[in-house]
Amino acid sequence: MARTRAADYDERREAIVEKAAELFADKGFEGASISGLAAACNTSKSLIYHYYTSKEELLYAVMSSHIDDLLDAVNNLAIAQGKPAERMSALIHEFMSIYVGAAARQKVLLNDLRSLPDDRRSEIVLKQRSVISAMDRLLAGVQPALAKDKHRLRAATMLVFGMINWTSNWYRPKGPVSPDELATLATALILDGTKGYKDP
Amino acid sequence: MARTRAADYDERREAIVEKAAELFADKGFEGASISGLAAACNTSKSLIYHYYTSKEELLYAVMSSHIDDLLDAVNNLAIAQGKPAERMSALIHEFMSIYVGAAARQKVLLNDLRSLPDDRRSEIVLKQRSVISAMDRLLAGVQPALAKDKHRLRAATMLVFGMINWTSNWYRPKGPVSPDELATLATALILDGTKGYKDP
DNA sequence: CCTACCGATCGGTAGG
DNA sequence: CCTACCGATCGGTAGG
Repeated sequence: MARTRAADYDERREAIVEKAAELFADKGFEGASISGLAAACNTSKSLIYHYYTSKEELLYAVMSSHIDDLLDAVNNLAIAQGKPAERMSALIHEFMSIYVGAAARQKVLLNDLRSLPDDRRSEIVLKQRSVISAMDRLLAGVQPALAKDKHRLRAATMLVFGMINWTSNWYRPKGPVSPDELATLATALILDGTKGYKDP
Repeated sequence: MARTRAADYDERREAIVEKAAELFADKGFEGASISGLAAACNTSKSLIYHYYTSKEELLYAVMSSHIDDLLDAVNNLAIAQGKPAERMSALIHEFMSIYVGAAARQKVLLNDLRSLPDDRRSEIVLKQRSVISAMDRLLAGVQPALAKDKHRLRAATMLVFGMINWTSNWYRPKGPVSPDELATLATALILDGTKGYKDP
């Protein structure tokens, strides 16, 4: 009979990927080493390779669960009720909440996509496009004039993602502005900022 | 008499740093190699080290001239006339123009600061803070209600930088939206988005 | 004795 | 789950 899997297999696997997320976020994927990860986990390189077949596979694990969380948020929103402005507010607040709860993974997702192997990367990119499309539709609902020019709409969507994605680089949730306050500020910028939109 | 410096010394030095900017932007500082840079320049590693003492010094050269360009833009604005809204519009357009004209350097500045040695990094960070402070003051002029809460003001400033900095990750100047159109769209978001601001 | 550059190789460390 | 290693490539420097 085959040996049983260690009782704490899943916990260990999760602990490794979480530490990897922190190291990758801190030093970048290329700047971080498996040796360093092993040391941070108080274990050996071989143990890491027992749980993940390659450094890239670890990177994929860091990103995969996180993009799924973001995708869940937009899918839940798709079936929810409410006015466009309220739905936009809800999504921005939800995104900020996810970003704060998984700051390292969010940073890795934004910075190290190029280090994924092609097939893994295109899988993640596909999911990112779903998230972007959802924001497109939401923004079109908030400001119908924007919906008439899909290139401008997409540009506005990316400016919105810029606001919230860039927070990974400066925002500290324990600082003077709470995540909810920041989300409220960003929502106001988006809603009031698009309100005055006229066809160019 | 000492031999004269090669007539094309400055051109060569500039060509190397420009190629380095492209490689660093593409692969990240840690992911790029001096060997690869030498190959891209059709020359030897030794030639690279003749012009720059270390890989980090090259990174500094990439960032230094670029942050100086950004700083010049805000300093020129400081002595310029005009209403707050017009000054904001002018700065956003000027930033977008600089970003587009030095896309690789801009990307490197945003992504690879952590790889600079401490003293070089703090020099760059100091200049970045000047740029951020200028945006703080500009935003306070546009919406005086924001100026009363410096933490919210700073958060709003960083959201604005998020919009324009994030463009490095998606914007293609040869696409359907011109740099000026994008700057106009971003300016409208900022000006209208802050117009409705009330004390919380 | 300077600057400009080459081919070859250094000591260390990466992922595996 | 560890120690002991590998082929390769890293940033940087030697002699000429």
